[in-house]
Amino acid sequence: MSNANSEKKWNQESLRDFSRSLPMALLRAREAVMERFRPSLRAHGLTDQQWRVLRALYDHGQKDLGELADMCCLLKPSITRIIRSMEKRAWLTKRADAKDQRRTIVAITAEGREMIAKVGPISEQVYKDIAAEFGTDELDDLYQKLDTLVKKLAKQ
Amino acid sequence: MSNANSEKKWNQESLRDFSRSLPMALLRAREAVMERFRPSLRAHGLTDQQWRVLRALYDHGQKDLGELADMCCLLKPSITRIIRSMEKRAWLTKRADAKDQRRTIVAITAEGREMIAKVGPISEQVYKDIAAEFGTDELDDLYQKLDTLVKKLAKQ
DNA sequence: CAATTTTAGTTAACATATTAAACAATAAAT
DNA sequence: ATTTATTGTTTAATATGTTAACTAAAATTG
Repeated sequence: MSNANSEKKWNQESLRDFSRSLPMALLRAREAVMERFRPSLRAHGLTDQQWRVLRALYDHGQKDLGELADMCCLLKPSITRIIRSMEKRAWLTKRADAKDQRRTIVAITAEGREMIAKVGPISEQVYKDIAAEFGTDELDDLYQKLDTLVKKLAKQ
Repeated sequence: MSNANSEKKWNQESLRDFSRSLPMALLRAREAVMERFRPSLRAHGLTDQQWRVLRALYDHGQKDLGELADMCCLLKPSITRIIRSMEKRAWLTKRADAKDQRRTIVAITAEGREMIAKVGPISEQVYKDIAAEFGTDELDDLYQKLDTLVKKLAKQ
């Protein structure tokens, strides 16, 4: 009934149902979670990616573009533009590394920290709500499984 | 040492480490998984999103744009463009719903099925590799937890 | 039945994703 | 020391993400 007009051609090794696709399951879960976080980000004029960059810099003080891109799951061309727009809004500053002029070092500003101070508490509350709904132990276990998955896949 | 110049302003309720952000954990896991699937998709001229649409149509035969967007985690404006480009490549056809002229119904073509037949077996092999590395039971449990998370968050 | 509201989809404008190519600074190799 | 290769970043081009405004058809309501 859910397969009204399909004529699967390679039945000996059929493709798993789309609903059992691991990338889809991870994407759906992320979307469900982000749905809770986005309103406060948008209300403060932040995109998902800008918030990631801000948080990474908040934790690590300053970083070069390459490391920042890796930490935030952003590609180089994306982070170039994102950093440029965030610099215009004075959330961070850019400078060349004195020891290696190829490298660009980015640092969070006081204004950037202010954004964190405004949005951070709201995000923490959302996080607590999610933990309460899903269960703290379940959540810890999910983190652990996701970490393990990444580590095992990264090795090969 | 990882916090060289941070001056956290609201210490009573500090923001969790970026590394313990649930959205980031889900994003990182998805990226790690997609890294395995992307090469064959790209080798066949498919973007991630086009592959999602193709798989959804393969499973369900035909769907209207709205349902398809929901199933594939795509927004309406995105799916409008994606469907247009896929129609040009003859992987699917578009027509208005006779009973409701607002609705657009999309159906996979023989060419679309051929793409599935080419890429599907490679994806299944990648999936088996991942299951072998991560563990089948662990993977089942991860699916279950992700599903539960989505269901619990969707309710509120 | 006419006016209104709701729904499905598109367009527009800007932000990000992705790949390839260009570029400049550095490191490595004669 | 000059050439060569490598590294970090940016530009360019195209695809998708995101929000808001818009169109047309259907459902609602008075």
